[in-house]
Amino acid sequence: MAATLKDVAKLADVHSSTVSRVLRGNQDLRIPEETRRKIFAAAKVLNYYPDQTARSLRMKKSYSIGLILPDITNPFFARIARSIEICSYDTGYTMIVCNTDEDQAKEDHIMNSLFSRGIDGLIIAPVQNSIEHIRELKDQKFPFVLVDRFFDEMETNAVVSNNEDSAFDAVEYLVQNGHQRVAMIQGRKELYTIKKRVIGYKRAVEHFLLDNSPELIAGDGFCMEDGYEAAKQILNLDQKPTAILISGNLVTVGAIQAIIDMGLVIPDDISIVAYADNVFSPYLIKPLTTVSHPLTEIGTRAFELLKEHMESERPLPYSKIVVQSCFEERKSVKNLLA
Amino acid sequence: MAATLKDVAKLADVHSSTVSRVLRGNQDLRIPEETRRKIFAAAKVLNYYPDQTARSLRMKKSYSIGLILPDITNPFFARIARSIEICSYDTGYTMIVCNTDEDQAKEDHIMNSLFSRGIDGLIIAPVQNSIEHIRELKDQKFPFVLVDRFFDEMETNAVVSNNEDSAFDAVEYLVQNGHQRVAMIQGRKELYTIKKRVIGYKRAVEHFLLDNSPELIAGDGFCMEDGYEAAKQILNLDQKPTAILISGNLVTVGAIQAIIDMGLVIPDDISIVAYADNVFSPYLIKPLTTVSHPLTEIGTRAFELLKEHMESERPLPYSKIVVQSCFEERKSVKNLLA
DNA sequence: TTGAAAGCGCTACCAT
DNA sequence: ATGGTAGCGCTTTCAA
Repeated sequence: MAATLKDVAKLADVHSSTVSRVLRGNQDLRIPEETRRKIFAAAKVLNYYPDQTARSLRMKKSYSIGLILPDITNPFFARIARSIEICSYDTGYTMIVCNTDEDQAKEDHIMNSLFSRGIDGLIIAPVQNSIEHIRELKDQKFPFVLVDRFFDEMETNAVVSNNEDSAFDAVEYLVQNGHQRVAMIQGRKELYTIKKRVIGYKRAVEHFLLDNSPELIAGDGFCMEDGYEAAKQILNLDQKPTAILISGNLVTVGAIQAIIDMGLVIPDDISIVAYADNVFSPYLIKPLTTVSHPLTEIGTRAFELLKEHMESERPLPYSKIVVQSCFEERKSVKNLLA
Repeated sequence: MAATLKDVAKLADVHSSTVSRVLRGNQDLRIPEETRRKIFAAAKVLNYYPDQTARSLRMKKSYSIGLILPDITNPFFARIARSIEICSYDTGYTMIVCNTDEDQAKEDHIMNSLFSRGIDGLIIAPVQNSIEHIRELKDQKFPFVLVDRFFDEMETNAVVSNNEDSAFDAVEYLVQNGHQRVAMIQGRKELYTIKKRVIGYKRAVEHFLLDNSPELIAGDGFCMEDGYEAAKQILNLDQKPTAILISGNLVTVGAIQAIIDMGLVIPDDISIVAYADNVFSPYLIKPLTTVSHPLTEIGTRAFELLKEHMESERPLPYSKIVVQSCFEERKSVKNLLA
C-alpha cells in the first residue's frame, strides 16, 4: 500500500497538516530547517507520493485535461496530440485522449465522462454535427479550445489553419505555372476544413477566370478508395484538367495509384498539389508538392491558450489563432509556360 | 456547478445514501418503484453525473488505466493505443497514454505520476534500460501487461509477436526463391524485438548454409537516414546480397530511396522483404512483401488480460501471449529459380 | 426500505 | 511554528 500523509507524519513525529505544508513547499511560512529535514527524510523512506485523487477532490482541481479527437491513428491528429502531451507533461498536467470516430453521440458521451472525471480544461476537434454541447461549455465558462475546426456562428477559443487562403494560393501557384483547368479532389465534403478549402478553390477559379465546370470538383471521404475513384472520374472527363488539388493523405495515395493505373505520369501528364502532412510525406516515394500544417505549433498553441484560460481568475476574452500552412514545392507540378 | 448526490437527494426528498444505492443499481435491495422514479427524475432534472474523483477516493478504484508507449506518433503504437482505447471505452475505463521517447528516466517519472493518479492497471512497452521498476510492480502485485517487449529473465504478463520465428520464416521464403546471400538492415540494435529478429535471421543463415559474412548485417536506428545509409553500405559491398530483410517503416523508405538513387530496380536487381506495418503500407506506392503485426489483436488481448488481472480477487498466474505475425507476399522479391 | 454516520487522503482555516 | 479540525462527494456499514 502506498504511504499517506499520516504515515509520513507519524514517522517524522509531526502532524499531517505540517507535512502537507512542507511538502507543498509553502514559502511564506517559515518552518525550521530541522523539521523540514525530518519530514523530507520520512517521505523519502516511505517513498511517499501524494494521492492525486484525494488532492483533486479537496482542491476541486485535477491537473488533468481532456483531448477529444476524431482518431489518434490519423497521423495528423497523432502529431497534434503528441505536442499537447509534451506541453501537459512539462507543466504537470495529465492528458486524457479520446476518439470520436466522427460520431456525434460518442462525442457527447465522452464529454460527460471527462467532466465526471473532473478535467480542468478541454481541447477538442469537434464532430460538428451539433453545437449545443459546445455552447454549454461557453455558458458554464468552462475553459476549452477548439483545434483544426471552428464554428463560424460562435465565438470561441480556437487554433485553426488558414484553409481558405492556402487553397487559393495553391491554385494561384498552378495558374502561375500555366494551368487553366484545375480540378479538386475534396475529401469529406461536410468537414469544416474541407468546406473552407473548397471556398478558397472556388474563389481562385473565379478570380483567375479558370474553367469552372462543376465536374472538376469530385470525391467525398478520406479513404484511399475515395481518392482512387475521384481521380478516375476526373481523368475520364472529356475536358481533362491539367492539374489536381487533392485533400487528404490516403486520398492522395489513392489518386496517385489511379493515375499510375491509367498509364499517366506525374507531372508530365497531370500535375498534383496535395494537402498532405509532413508526417506523411516520408512514407511516399514520389516527391509531391504539398500544403501542410504546422501540427506541433497547433498543439502547442492550443495548450498554451487553454492553460491561460484554466489558470485565470476571471473569464478571459476568446482568441481565435490562425496558423499559416506551409507550401512545399516539389516535382509534381509541370510548368506549362516553360 | 455540477449537481451532487445531496442535491438530488434534496429534490427527491430522500437521503443521499438512498440516491447512491438507487443510482448504482444495487439489485438485491428492493426499493419501491415510487422512490426509484422520484430519484431518477430528480437526477435527470439536475443532470446529475457522479463525481468520479470522489468515487475513486472512496472505492480505492479509479476505473482508469495507464498506457506507456515510446511514441504515439509512430503508427505502430498509435494503432495499439487505439485498440486499447476502444476496449477501455467499451468497459467503462479511462485510458491515460504517456510517451517515453525511449527515455528510461521519463518512464520512471511517468509511472510514478500514473500511480499517484491511482490507475488500476498498466499496459507498457518498456524502454528496457532498467528492470527494477517492473520488478516492483510484480512485488506489489500490481496488475500490468507488457506489450511488444518482454524481459526474458522475468516472468510477467505480456503480449508479444514471434519476432524470432518470423525473421527465420522470412529468410526461408527468400531461400525458397533461390536467394543465398541475404542481408539484414536491423533498425535500433538494442531493442528487444530487433534482437529477436536478428537471432531468427542468424539461425536461418546457419540452418540454410547461407553467406554469413558479418557485413551483411547493418544499420542502427529507425530513421529514414538510417535505412538510407545502411542500404548504401550493403549495396556497395564487393559481394552484394541478392535480397535484404529490413526492419522498420521509415528505415524501409530510406532503403528504397537508396536503391532508387543507386539506379537499381526492385525486385530485378535486389529483392526486399520488410517488417512494415499494415497501417504504413497504404502510404507506399511500391508494392512490398511484408511481415506485419496484428496490432489490433495485440491491443485487445493486452487489455483483456489486464482486465482479468485487475478484477480478480486473488493474484492470477502470469500469461505470455505470443501473437502470430502476418506475411504478405507482393512483388518485391524476385524468384531466382524461375 | 431508508437514514445516520464514518471515512477514503488531502488541504486550508483557525487555533495556540 | 505547529496541531486540530472540517469537509471535498461518494459508498457502505450499522441501526431503526
